[in-house]
Amino acid sequence: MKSCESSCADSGSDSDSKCSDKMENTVRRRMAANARERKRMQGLNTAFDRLRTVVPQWGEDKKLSKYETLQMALSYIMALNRILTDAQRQNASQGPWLDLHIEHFQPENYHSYLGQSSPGNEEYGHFAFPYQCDGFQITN
DNA sequence: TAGGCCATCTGGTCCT
DNA sequence: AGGACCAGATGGCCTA
Repeated sequence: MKSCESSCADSGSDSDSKCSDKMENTVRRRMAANARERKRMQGLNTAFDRLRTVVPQWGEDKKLSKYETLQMALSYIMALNRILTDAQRQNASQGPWLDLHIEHFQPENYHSYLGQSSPGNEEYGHFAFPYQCDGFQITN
């Protein structure tokens, strides 16, 4: 925009219509870029909303911020990974202690795992979700 | 009213 | 050249 204005001012031989066409084109491209950026951010927000649906929430009404969503997703993945690791270790040594089915990890079911301690590991719940908040509560 | 969060605009950079 | 991505700036809205 600014460059166009200055170039138009500099080039005395340029006709006004040529300059206005140039500026018009610049404005049109800027508006198109803005629209693309809006659409891109909307896609990003849609992805955040989908992530929120599969991540533990603070409460019923409290919506996680983007930052909180990412932190919670990280903690949640680590917790699930810990569950799988413990299960594999147990299965190898003593046989299955946790019968894993994929449906257990649906959003309506995973809360029960979050409060579950692995055998002989009292601080499991704290380890699983290092990203804590006063408002956070595990729903049953 | 201050602070947090968010949407939008904008210019720069990289890639195709 | 044009699109995608990114980060900074800005202003609006909401809450403690």
